[in-house]
Amino acid sequence: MSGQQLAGINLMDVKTVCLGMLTDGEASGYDMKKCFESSFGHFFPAGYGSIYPALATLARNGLVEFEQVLQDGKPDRKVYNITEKGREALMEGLANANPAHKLRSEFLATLWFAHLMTAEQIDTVIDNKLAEINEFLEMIEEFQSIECPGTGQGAQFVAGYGKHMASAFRNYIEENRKLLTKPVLADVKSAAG
Amino acid sequence: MSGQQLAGINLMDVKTVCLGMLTDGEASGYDMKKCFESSFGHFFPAGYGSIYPALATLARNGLVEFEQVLQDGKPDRKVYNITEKGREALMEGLANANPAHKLRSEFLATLWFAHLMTAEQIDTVIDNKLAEINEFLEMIEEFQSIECPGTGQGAQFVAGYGKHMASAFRNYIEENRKLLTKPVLADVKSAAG
DNA sequence: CGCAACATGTAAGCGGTTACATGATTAC
DNA sequence: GTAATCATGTAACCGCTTACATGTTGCG
Repeated sequence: MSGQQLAGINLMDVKTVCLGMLTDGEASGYDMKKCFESSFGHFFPAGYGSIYPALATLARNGLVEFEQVLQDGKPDRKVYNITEKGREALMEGLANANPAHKLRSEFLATLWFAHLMTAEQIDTVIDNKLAEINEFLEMIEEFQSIECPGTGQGAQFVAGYGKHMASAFRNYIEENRKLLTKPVLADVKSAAG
Repeated sequence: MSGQQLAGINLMDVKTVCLGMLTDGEASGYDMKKCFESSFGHFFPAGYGSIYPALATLARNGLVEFEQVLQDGKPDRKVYNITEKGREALMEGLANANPAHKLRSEFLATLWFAHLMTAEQIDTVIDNKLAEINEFLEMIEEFQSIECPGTGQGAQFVAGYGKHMASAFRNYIEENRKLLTKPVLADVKSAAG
């Protein structure tokens, strides 16, 4: 039970990711949100409601510092920088030897019960998901992590993961969707009877 | 804003999944937990702390009925059955044309920052994840959804998904892990200088 | 004229996780 | 004896989501 070593950071949560982003240089919460949207969000989503409170906590605990930057025409920015204490906390976060990789799929849960759905419903659900996947693949093709601290090896590895897995997902769906709408023997019999 | 049509069920949450499981016959919360553990949990995890409250809510709202079954030696069971109202609610849950499919990966978030880690740390994280994947693949091979309402087409589709994607995951990691531990040019230079 | 982009935050709510609480029987 | 299986539940907590709140500049 060593617990909360440095200000409550001991795993990969939104706070830790924000710290990590700051190792590449200063940024505002708004900047980080864009980064979550473009690259990070595909495997680790976060909205303003997570990011701003995370930054506030990090600042309270001295893991980041910020300066208020006044802009003409645009709203003020709070530009954050990571501190030495923050770097240490980040290292603790990265030290977890068993980081989770969790899927929560209402999509698969729905299709598990495909036998309770109409063929039209199933087709719609699948077509929509395929469209999503294709959109994602197009996007990942366009900007390979521009405007993010993402030129490193890790970013490449993760982007490659996204591409590889999305393709595998698409292939699986396309090759196996007929399983779901194919009438079962019992139905054929009762239709004939 | 049609909202909460039948007692608050309009998407694929734990409640809806429990309803779905009951279409295959009566079951207790304990039974359902086993089902979540064996098959469902890989893409839609749930523990007792989710399941029992879910069943209580479903019962309060008349979507399921139960009878207390006294057993000798063993604790009492509450055996649940779905009601007509429950079937309707389930259909509403299944009617969502855009069910989510969400990944939250601390694993990928960690590796994004691989350049801040030692080669040993990276290797450990990856080896552990590979072991997990292999365990999963062995398990999915052994029991293709025994002891679950899972003989249907949907269950087969989902099990196939698990196998296909886990293999793709493993392949990607094995073929690309060297990207992460390979020294970058700058490091080589500074080591030489 | 309206909408998107810029920019930061709060508050309420919701759903899931974890820990706690209980207790008999069976298998090692 | 001690751990696992059977079996159900509550309560606290934690973290993320969503909605709300505010206000300017610039573009179409």
